[in-house]
Amino acid sequence: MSSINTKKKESSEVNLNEDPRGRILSAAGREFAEKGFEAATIRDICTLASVNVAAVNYYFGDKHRLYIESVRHAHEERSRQFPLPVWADGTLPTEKLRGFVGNMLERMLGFDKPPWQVQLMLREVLHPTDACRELVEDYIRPHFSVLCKILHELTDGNSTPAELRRIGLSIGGQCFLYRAAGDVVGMLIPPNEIKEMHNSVDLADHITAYCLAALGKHAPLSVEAS
Amino acid sequence: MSSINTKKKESSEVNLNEDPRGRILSAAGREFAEKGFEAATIRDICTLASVNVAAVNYYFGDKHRLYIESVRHAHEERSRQFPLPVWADGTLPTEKLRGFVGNMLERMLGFDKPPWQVQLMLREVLHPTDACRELVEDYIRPHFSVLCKILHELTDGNSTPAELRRIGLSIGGQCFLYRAAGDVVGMLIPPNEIKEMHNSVDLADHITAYCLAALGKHAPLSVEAS
DNA sequence: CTGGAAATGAAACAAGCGTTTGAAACGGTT
DNA sequence: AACCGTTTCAAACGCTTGTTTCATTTCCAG
Repeated sequence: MSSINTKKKESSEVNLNEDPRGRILSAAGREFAEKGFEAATIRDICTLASVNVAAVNYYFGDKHRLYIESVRHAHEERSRQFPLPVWADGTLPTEKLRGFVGNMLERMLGFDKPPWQVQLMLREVLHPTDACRELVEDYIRPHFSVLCKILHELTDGNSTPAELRRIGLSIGGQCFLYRAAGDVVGMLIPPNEIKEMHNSVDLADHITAYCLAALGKHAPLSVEAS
Repeated sequence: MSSINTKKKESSEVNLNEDPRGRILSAAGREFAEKGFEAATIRDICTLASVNVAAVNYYFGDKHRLYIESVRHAHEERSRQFPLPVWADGTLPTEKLRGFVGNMLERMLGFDKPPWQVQLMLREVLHPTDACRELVEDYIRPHFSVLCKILHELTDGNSTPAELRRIGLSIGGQCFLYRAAGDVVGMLIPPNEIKEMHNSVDLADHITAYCLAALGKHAPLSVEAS
């Protein structure tokens, strides 16, 4: 008769009813996301997951393969939480664009809950390792293709695929900035302005309007008295 | 107290005529930029700088203070290499904008020589540490202010400072994407398209045209047959 | 030339890392 | 009960890390 875990550790709570393997993946994702591959330690991950240090090598072989699996786990989970947007037939391209940008911002900035999955994926984008190619093909490229398709509709076929891709990158780059360099943006912009304007709704409005105005589908952002 | 050492020793591959302190700073900058703070090792840095491991602690105290000094050294050097652009009186705002964006891309992407300084600064932007605040105040904010001032001229005072800042971020975000996520961009875009269009001239043209079109200062990027 | 501070270097330090071990505990089957 | 493959655990291994030690060399003023 041994008391297994009558005592609770001070860990910020993981589902103890989940598989040890799943617990490790979740804990590893959080740690890798927060500290990066080198700085995250197997010991910390195992403490967080309430398993022995040997469990990582038992289930995953070594730290590197655990990392690869963590990235895969992260973008699979994120794909389930935020599936690719679809629209009813006849939806205006402008509405689609607005919806796509809003969805992208929600997905990246995650105002509802702290998205460690995105943070981990972001690390792969910024400093690619072996896990990057799969991430791009399974997660990023599908989203990028949808965006380009919307832009194709929007420009009535007046733009080449290369131009569409470049405009798509312009849109993605803006969302990307707020996610990847959010801290610095917060230092550059007055705090009250952050609170007022830097939410997913207003940012999506701005980015969409900026694009539509550039494409001549909308009034310019700033009209001069002419 | 500080008598400059003027003697020269046998040759190596690094600048051996420089101060040991300077050699360490340069080597540390490269290593920190390439591998990050945790993964870079004092031993590697010292080997690269052709000094003993004890030298780091002798000149800088510890690894953390060496890192702080490296970041400072990087953005000071970069400021000297790429000073803030100035224009003759009467230069059109549109020309200024095009010049600023081109300068920014050259500075960030550095097509001439591998800019480890920028890579190190980028790491601070993405994962801020103690060195970030100084970097923002001394390097990033001045550039951002210049950009906002150009946009102010461009819109003839028809936009609020908050709007100007947001447009400025839209421009910066696009440049930022190519620098920070260049590898993923390279996976999303066909290789020949990269070679043809993704250079500092064509990118600057696109980003500038995109902005000017959005502000109604220029023909839309895509004109539909109406 | 010479004394003493500044700078350098080889070796060692304690601590932490990823990983391995071998035995104990578990869970289902006969 | 006894068996056996699977899973867990505490302890230790070998290695690398940042840092320190202390003897030696270098430098320049006296």
